[in-house]
Amino acid sequence: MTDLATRVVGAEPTPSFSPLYQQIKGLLLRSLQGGEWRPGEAIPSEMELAARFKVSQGTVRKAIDELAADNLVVRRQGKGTFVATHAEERTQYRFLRLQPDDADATALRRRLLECRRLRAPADVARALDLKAGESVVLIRRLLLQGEQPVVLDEIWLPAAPFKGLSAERLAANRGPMYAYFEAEYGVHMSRADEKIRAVPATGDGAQALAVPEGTPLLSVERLSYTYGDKPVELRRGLYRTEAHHYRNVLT
Amino acid sequence: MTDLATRVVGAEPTPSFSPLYQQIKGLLLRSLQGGEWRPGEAIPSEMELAARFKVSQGTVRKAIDELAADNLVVRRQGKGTFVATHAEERTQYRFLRLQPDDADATALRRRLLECRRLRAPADVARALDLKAGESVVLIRRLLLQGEQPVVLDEIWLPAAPFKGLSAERLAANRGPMYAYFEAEYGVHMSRADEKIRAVPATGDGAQALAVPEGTPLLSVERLSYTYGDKPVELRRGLYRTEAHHYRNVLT
DNA sequence: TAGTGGTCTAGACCACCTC
DNA sequence: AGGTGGTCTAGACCACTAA
Repeated sequence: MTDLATRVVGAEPTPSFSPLYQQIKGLLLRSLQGGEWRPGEAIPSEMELAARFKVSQGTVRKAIDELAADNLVVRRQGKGTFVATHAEERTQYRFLRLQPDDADATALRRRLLECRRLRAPADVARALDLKAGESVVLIRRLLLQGEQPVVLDEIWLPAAPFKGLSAERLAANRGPMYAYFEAEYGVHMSRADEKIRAVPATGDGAQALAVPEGTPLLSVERLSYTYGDKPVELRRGLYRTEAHHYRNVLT
Repeated sequence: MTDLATRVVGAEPTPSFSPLYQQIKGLLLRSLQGGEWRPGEAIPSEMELAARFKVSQGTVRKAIDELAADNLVVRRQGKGTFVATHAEERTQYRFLRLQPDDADATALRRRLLECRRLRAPADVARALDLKAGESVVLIRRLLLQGEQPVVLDEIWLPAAPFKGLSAERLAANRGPMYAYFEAEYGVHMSRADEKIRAVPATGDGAQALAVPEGTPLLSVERLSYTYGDKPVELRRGLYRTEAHHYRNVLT
């Protein structure tokens, strides 16, 4: 069999050897980024991909194994391999690590506060890799446990890929917000980074969360990325932690 | 080749099939728990293990792959596979997710406050899976950035496996505390769970961290496990987040 | 029954480390 | 030179799904 590795390495000025399956993974990633297969769709079978790339099925398998480990695809025995999607997930809030202290607490409800367009402040522009002053969408919303507000979110999105996003359309959507972004704008969030601090409640935040000024709150700044490590969402959350905690597993 | 899977399945009342490599992984886990190979030591080569378990080298490889993914074992090409250890790690604080906002900040220094034995309070006993009133060791310490206190830790350990632990011996140790626990008591921390909240500084905590009462702090409760999901350490930390943040990667 | 992913094997060769 | 893990292949068979 022709060695794809050799061919690709040969084309590079610096060899920088990488195993065949890594190169296959890279090709599959490109197809995912390019939208050849959309979230929820099946990608070709391992045998088909092996034929396409002229490698053995085992090599394709190892490439797909890594994509599955990164949560970019989902394998289903007997059916095929599918592009990961937020649409068919059991969890309403994919990246929310906040949990009720009582396991039997009711699910969180959403309340949209506002959704408007504005010019990106410098810090937001920097985080989203935009030019200062480019148009962004700002969404503010509450998550409530019963009548009790628990989370105040401020969501910043670049306006360009999210053209036409409005309070009305957001309010009409039932499922996860990330599923909506996927279906409506073709933007899939695959990974996120969070920075967490303890801060005192102030002004608007204190009022929206119905706590006295100065109450300690978790400040969670989340930057979400789509395929190719492109940042596409900056989310600033304030969490009340009297009856909830942020849970993290360290390995 | 004889099918180990069939043999094992045959012995079970409920078949509950599990693939061969999972069974091999289980056997390797048992050896790790039993201390057949100590942290830092090499485990037998893939070929040797394949011969011992009467399976192919590829099957052993897949079992070891999973152990490596769980950070229980480290592979080194050309040398062998080694039991994970905290002794030879670049990071002083293996599970500490707190980072300085400025990347170029100096490393954290430790200051031991106390180390004493006492009867386990009910909540600590429950977390560590002990009977109420069993003997535990309590360590309190500070982490400082320059002269500025940043973290106040309260560390609870079951007294039995940590016999002879004292302030003097702790103070004499230079490297990571987890490396010391490994070398001295043969206890390796492999995994941990954290619950994070925002709380106001009070009393002792405020004083130790040199902040006014009521200052918002991160409260981080960490339960660490050794092989076999046995809890062996409860750590309650208070983090100042004026110049630091807790960083988390979501996938 | 046919197609998919999942497991297991056996063997070849490569990259890296040590002696 | 010899041993280790890392890659790649080819083929067999199993488990699950759907028509």
